[in-house]
Amino acid sequence: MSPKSDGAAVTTAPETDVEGVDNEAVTKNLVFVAAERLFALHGFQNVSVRDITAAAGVNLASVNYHFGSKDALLYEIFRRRTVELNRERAKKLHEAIDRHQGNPPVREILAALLTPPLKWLAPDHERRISLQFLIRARSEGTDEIRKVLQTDVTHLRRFSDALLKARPDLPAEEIYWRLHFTLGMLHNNRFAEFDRLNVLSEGTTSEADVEALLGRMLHFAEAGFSA
Amino acid sequence: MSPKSDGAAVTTAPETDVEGVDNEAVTKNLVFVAAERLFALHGFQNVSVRDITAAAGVNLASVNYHFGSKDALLYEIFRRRTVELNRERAKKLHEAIDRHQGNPPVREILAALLTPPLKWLAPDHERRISLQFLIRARSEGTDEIRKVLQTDVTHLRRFSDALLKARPDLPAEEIYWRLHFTLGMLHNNRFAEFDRLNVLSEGTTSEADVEALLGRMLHFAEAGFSA
DNA sequence: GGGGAAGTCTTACGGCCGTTCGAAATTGGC
DNA sequence: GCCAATTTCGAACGGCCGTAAGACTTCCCC
Repeated sequence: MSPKSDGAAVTTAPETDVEGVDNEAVTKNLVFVAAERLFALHGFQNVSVRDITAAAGVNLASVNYHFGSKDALLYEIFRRRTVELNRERAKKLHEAIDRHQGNPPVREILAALLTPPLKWLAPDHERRISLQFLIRARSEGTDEIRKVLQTDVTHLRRFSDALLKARPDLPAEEIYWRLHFTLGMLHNNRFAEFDRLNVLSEGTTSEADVEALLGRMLHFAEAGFSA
Repeated sequence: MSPKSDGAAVTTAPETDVEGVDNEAVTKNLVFVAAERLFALHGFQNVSVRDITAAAGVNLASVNYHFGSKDALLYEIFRRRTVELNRERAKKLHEAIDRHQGNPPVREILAALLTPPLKWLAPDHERRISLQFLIRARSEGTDEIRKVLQTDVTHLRRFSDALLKARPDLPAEEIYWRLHFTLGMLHNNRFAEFDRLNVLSEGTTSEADVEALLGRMLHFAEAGFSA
């Protein structure tokens, strides 16, 4: 019937698809986007399939038809966004490697790791909600997601290898721990934590300026690595 | 009949004794401990009241009789452990303040913040599971818990005030951000993240040595603050 | 030892959940 | 314009959930 509840310009005409191509997967895409947003805002367990399909304006059965199950939907969002984010990171890392004859300094390695997710965090960025989703999925996801996070460290190894080469004077163990600390700083960038920080600082802090935030994080982490 | 003997007035009376005294609240305690463990290991939403009462070896109705509801049970665990942890932190902070005539250095302030939770993290520590619970409750808790975390920053303000005094040369905004980063490092100490770190480092890292971990974290964070 | 409060037990209610099924509608190829 | 495949739809099923009601047991005080 009337899928979208937007109530604006509902032409009874052929109703051409939004993008102009690939109209077959329009429903699947609506589900994907709505689910990502709701999962990011309220968590996986607190969002029902009915919530998702209602927000997407599609039929209840769409999730199981297009994705198989609610778990599989979560996993597909997680996979796509993870690949997307890690691709940006790897690209930046290789650029830094090329720029420095195979041995970039610590700051550039950390910048390759942190810049993509922080760019996503910008208030008007298309992937802002995706980053919140990924942070949540890391701790609230299914067993399968947790297994992938623990097992597949190939992406992270690129960065630990680069750091080991940049700081051959440090014990490898120390490098791994400091990378762990840096990732902790990153994963703490949730909406709720920003709210708390804003209350504490009485509004003087602003996470909207992601450039400044990136600079602060890089400064802090680089100092930690240089110690 | 009216089990809602709310803990506003009679809190923290009996706790440690499990068998010694003819304690009326032995069942309540069994539920408390079992729930804390299961929540910490599997998350709030993934643990049912039936799971809790089965693990505790008590009747299904015990949760609602002694705590009012499942949400209230979570909240009571959260409150007690938070108070416990923050009391230890505040004690250490005041000791540092007394030791340094009201103006302790950054490292001692951070030590007061990080030492108690890291002590809890020791493999044989009684509160090991409590710390995992608190980390989880921070992001997976109920709306009420999240509201408390965002609103009640009085505990955290003690530390930000001390840091502001220790580094008057830094803009206040910078202090708040660096405190935020440090807390991110701390909250990343979940079992799952340790597993991932161990895979990445091929077993060379060990979170069992909490003294070493505390040293590493303090070193890293202090360097970040000194930058 | 009787009475009443406190605690424990069994049982079940109402509700929301993820998933499925068969029918209806739409689409694409010829 | 017809057929077959794909997609959407309404409806419902079985299940687990949190919670409550009411009967039963324990224990302490008078």
